[in-house]
This record gives sequence, C-alpha cells and structure tokens, in this order.
Amino acid sequence: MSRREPADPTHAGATADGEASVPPPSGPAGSPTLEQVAREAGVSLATASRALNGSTRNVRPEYRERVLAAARRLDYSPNLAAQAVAKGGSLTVALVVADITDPYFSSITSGVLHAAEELGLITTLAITERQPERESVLVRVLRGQRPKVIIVAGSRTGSAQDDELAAELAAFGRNGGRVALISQPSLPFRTVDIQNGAGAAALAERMIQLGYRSPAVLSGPAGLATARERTAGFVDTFAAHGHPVPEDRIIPGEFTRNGGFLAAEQLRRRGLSDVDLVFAVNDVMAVGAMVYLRDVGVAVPRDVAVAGFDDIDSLRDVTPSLTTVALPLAQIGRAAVELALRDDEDGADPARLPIEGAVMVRESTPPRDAP
Amino acid sequence: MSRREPADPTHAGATADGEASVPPPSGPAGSPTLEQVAREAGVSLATASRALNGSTRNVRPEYRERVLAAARRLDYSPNLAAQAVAKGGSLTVALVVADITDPYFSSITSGVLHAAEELGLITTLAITERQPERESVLVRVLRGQRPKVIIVAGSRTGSAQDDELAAELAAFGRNGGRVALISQPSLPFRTVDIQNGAGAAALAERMIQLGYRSPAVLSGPAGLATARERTAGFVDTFAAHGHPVPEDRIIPGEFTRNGGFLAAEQLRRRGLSDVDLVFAVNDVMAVGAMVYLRDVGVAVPRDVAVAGFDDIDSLRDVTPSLTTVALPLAQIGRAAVELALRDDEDGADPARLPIEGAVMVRESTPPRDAP
DNA sequence: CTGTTAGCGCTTTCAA
DNA sequence: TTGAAAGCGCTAACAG
Repeated sequence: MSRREPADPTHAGATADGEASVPPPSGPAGSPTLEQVAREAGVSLATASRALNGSTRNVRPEYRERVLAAARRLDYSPNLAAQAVAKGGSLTVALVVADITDPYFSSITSGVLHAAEELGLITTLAITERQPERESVLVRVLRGQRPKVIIVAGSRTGSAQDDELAAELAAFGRNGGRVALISQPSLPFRTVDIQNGAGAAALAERMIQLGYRSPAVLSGPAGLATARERTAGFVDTFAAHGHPVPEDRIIPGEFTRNGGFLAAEQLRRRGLSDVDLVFAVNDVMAVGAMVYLRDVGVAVPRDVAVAGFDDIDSLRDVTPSLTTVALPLAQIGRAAVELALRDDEDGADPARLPIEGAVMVRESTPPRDAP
Repeated sequence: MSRREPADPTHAGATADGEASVPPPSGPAGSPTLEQVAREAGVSLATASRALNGSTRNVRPEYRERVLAAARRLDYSPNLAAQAVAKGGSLTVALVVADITDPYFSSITSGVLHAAEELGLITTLAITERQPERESVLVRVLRGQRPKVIIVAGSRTGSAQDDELAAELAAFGRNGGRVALISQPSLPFRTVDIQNGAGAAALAERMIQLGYRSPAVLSGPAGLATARERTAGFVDTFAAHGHPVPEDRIIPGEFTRNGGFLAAEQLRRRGLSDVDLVFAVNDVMAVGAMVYLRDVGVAVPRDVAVAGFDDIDSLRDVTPSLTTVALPLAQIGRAAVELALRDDEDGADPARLPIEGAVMVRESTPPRDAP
C-alpha cells in the first residue's frame, strides 16, 4: 500500500510574526491546540475559539476563514475534555447495559447511539455483565465524565442494589445531570417503562383463546423485576381464567439461551406430561428451551407449544417461528435519550414513558383443540 | 417505593475555618470539586488530590482518611475531563464498529469492553451504520476525546476511504494516541489481522474432501475486503483443485440476514440446478440463505449444503446446524486493546496479530457421495 | 509529607 | 467584532 505520513509539505514558512520557537507541527506529541491555531491564523485565542466552536455570526468572515484554514492546516481537533471542563459538562451520554452481546441490549444500544449521534452526543458504554450490583459502581465511574445523560437499561431488582443505584443517580441529577432508566418505574427518575406485566397478560389471554390450559413458565432470574413481572402477568391471567399454574410449573433460570435450556430440562424432569405450553419470559430462553425439547424428542409445537417475549429480530428465523410479545427495542433506546433530555418539568413526578408490547402469534403456538 | 433524596443529614456544621459563603452541598448545581473536598477535610488541594488519585504512600494516613471521609460526605466524583486536560489525555478507549446489532460486532465490542474495564479504561462507542466512509468522520470526532486508544473494527475497502481513515488515525497517532485495527493489515497501524482468506480456503478444502464439487458463493459486499478475501480464498481453492467456480455463481449482497436471503434468491433465479454447496461469506447471510431455501422448498442439506463464516454463537441453534469457520470474536476485541497498548516498538513495521479461523463442520454440510 | 503555584486547553465575561 | 484575562477542576513540579 502506498501510505506514508504525508510529511506535511504545506507550511514551509513561519507565520507573520517571527515566533520561531514553537513550530506547531513538529512538537514531539500532543495535538495542536487552539492557541496554535490562533497564532497560525494571526488572531486571538478568543477569536479562534469563536470561529471554531462559538455560536456563529460574531466573527468577521475573513477571520473565520483564516481560522478555519489554519485549523485544517494543522489538523486541529478540539479537545473535548478541555471544552467539558471549561463549559462544565461534556456532550456525552453514558449507557449502562447488562450484556452487549444480548440482542435485547444491543438493539437498545443501537437506538441510543442513533439518537445520541443525531444530537451530536458521544456515547460511552459500560456493561454490568448481568450483575445488578455493578450498576451503581458503573454509574459512579461514568459520572466522572460529567455526561449530559446517564441511561441505565436493565431490570430493577427491588433490593438494596436499587437504592445504591438511586443514590448514585440522585447525586448525578443533583449536579445537573439528566437520567433515564429503561425498566420499571420504581425509582424516582424518568423511565421508559416497559409494560412487562401487561404484555405477558395479553399473551396469556391469546394463549387461552387458542385453547391452552396448562402452561409452564420458565421464569428467568428471580431477582429481576422484569422476570417477575412477566411471570406474574402471565400466571395471574391464566389463574384469573380458572387455570391456576402450579408452583412447580414455574421454573427460574438465567436470562440466556442456556438458562432456557436448563430450565426446560428441569421442567421435563418434573414431568411435563400435561403441560401444553411453555412460556419462557424472554425469546433467548425460549430458543434454548426449544433446542432442549427438540434434543429430547419433544416436538414443538405438536407435543408442546412455546412462547417467548421481546421479539428479538435475529431469532425470527427459528423453526417453528416463535410466538412472542414484540418490543420496539431500538425505539426504546432512542426514547430513553429523548426522555432524559426533555425539558418540560410539568408533572411533579418524574416522567414515565410506558411502552406496550404487541403479541405476535406464530407457528410455535398453533390453535389447540379443546381437550 | 421508599426512596427520597437522603437530604444529607451529615454535615450540619461548617468546616473549621469560617468560610460561610460557599456551602458545598447547597450550590445550585455542579458536582463538588476537589477544592471543596480539600476545604471540607481541612487540607490543601494538592493533598486532597494525592489522597484521592495520586500514587499512594505519599500522604499521611490521617490526612488521607480525612480526605476520603470528606469526599464520601460530599459525594465527590472526580471530574475525569479535568483530569484529562490536566494530565493531557483521558483514560478512554474509543471503538468504531459497523453495526452494534450484528453479533459479529457486539461480540468484538464485548471483548473490548472487558479488556478496557480491566485496565480501568472507559469505552466510547460509535457506529458507522455500515457506511465505511463514516469511519474517518467518527474517528475525527472521537479524536476530540483524546482517548488513549482508538480501535476501528470493520473491513478495509481498499478505496479512498481507507486513506481518509489512515490520515485521521495517523494524526491521532502522531499526537500520542494508540491505534488498533481489526480487519486487514493494509494500513500502517497495528492490526488484528483476521485470516479470512486462509479460513475460507481451509473451509473449501474440507468441503472438497467431503465431496462437494460445484459451489456457489454469496460473496457479500463487493466493496469490503473481508468479503473479497473470503470469497477469493474459497473460490481459488476450489479452482486449484480443478473445480473452478463460474462467475455467475458468485453473488454479492449485504452482510446481513436479508443480504443472504436476497442473494440466495438471486442464485436460484440463475438456476442452482447442479450447485451442491452454498457458501455464504458470513453466518448471518448463511442463515438468511437457509431461510430462503427452506421457503422455496429446497431442503438443506439434502438438496443443497450451506456453509457460513464467523461461527456466531447465537446462531448455533439453527437447524441444520451450520458448518462455518469459527472466529474468537470476543478474544479479538480484547486482543485489539492489548495490541494497541503494547509498548514494544520492536519491529519497524506496525505489529500484526494474525487470528486464524477454525473450520467447524456440522450438519449443514454432510459428506457427499461422489457423483 | 504538605502546601503553593503554575499550568492543561478551552470558554466566556469584560473592556476596548 | 475583537482581545485580554479570568476562570473551569485537576495535576505536577517546586519549595518548605
């Protein structure tokens, strides 16, 4: 390849004034500074600043040109850290997710990134590796960046971890930061409130309509409100229709493909004789469960139906196609940054943005003949 | 929920000196500063700095305690931007990927995040949305953060875009930044060099061993070196064994599920009568192709075999399981940050870290009876 | 070991 | 409009 550092043939001479001692581009390291640009352009630091970043229309066009040219020549890149310290805040949004590898979170992340980019904000990402107790730690670290927004995507736990997170976030908010949560509205911050319970309930209704009567639930991590809400919404609805779900048909497990696999195994061990439907509280688990069932020769949906939650896009090609509750994940991410940034201080309570899921009935839960 | 801002009952009194005019925690906004902490602790700014962030063992334990206590009391969070400007560089790694929603990139991202976290670095993420020309733009923006490392994960194109990226990266490097690319070693920077050609060639060898003779290739975006290398490695190997692949059996398309789907459709339109194997240059496309084939009643692998590349974890449950070339994606991400940070300036050439793929033969390519 | 005092790069009054 | 100068919060000599 024909690449080599250009050696910058442009600026052979010095600037108008004879300041020969500080040749901008030959310094050992460090990006060119605004001051160098100013000198190179023959204007003051202030003017250079205004031309480059200040609100337009205050600097004489000619000067502006000169500054811009100088900046280009020196390959100037404004030091955002310096700007942040001078202005008292950075143009950054900090995002905390459980696992970037999980399509649920990567879709949300994608939404956040897009929204941020449109607003000229840079995004910082941190992951808890599915350990909720890390949320507050990470927020604490990220706070140091003085981001404009901190978004935490991940289920509340309802335990002390929530309080720690709240404390950290409150401190951030007190100092002028904006916050948005993506989860349950159980903390005093703006939150994109995913209607897990309602979604699961709606799914249950449909399943009942389709003729299902004795479901089992792969209920996810007991510690996560998201899992609990989905489980409860589903179970309660079945119960309300006269089909209570026995305790031993509710099997916890990780929010992962393996979690679903293992939970399904557990379920089978307990005997799924009369189980006609397995509801895994998220799609990834549902797929794990389907794989397990297939492995042990239980046909889906003939022997047992399966439903999930989330409508993960990359899972739309599983066979049979998966009945689920669709969530607009990318939109949720986008909504979170908008919600955080919104200026209205109308209601006293922190704003909630409810997001409804949409039941998608597919091949994994065909209509069932009444028994 | 029982949450309320704590109202901080701790600091009723003032500090030793009667500085009553600046009560730290009641200011309208802005995090407490080091100076406030110092004052609160009754020590100098410098001491506070040393106690909080400076290299240990220089501050009297008692003072250190006092400072730490004060910091905790005020809920102090060091301003990283200020630190960055004072130290002339931030503890940040900036990562550019094409699409965080693609498991290929989210896995790499995960690796980068883990490595960064272990090193106490914060990660900033930007996406090109699969537009290579955005790489240089994003790098330029990210440069402003004065990150310690910039990592660009994404195929080279071999066009002017590469040069723009190189220029931007060179400027960054010139100013002391570390760079790592994850792709082809065609630019003068350290790069995690994924052996696409070799991987595809190895796959082809195995396929030939298995009895395949007339493959078609869903070759991905013509503009991306990754796609070209994989295609060439595969095609050349078949040719070398006396089984040239006709031009019209090589069908470009996007690096996505839909890209694979559409390319497969295209392939069928051209007639896949005697095609015995479809090699999609990445797994996501392979799945798209399999779905298309299934939709039109072409059985995989009975009627035609399918192979992919990457070994995306979340795709391991497709049926039939997919033959592919496994890449240690998370490790690749981790390796990139380590490579960038490595201090040895041994060889004159920028360091290359070759990463080999491992052929995984699975159900989608069973042994084929000789024709 | 501690405090004083320059900066770091940039923004932003405040005069001119 | 422009420039001089005072910070922004923190670190790093440099003297005590």
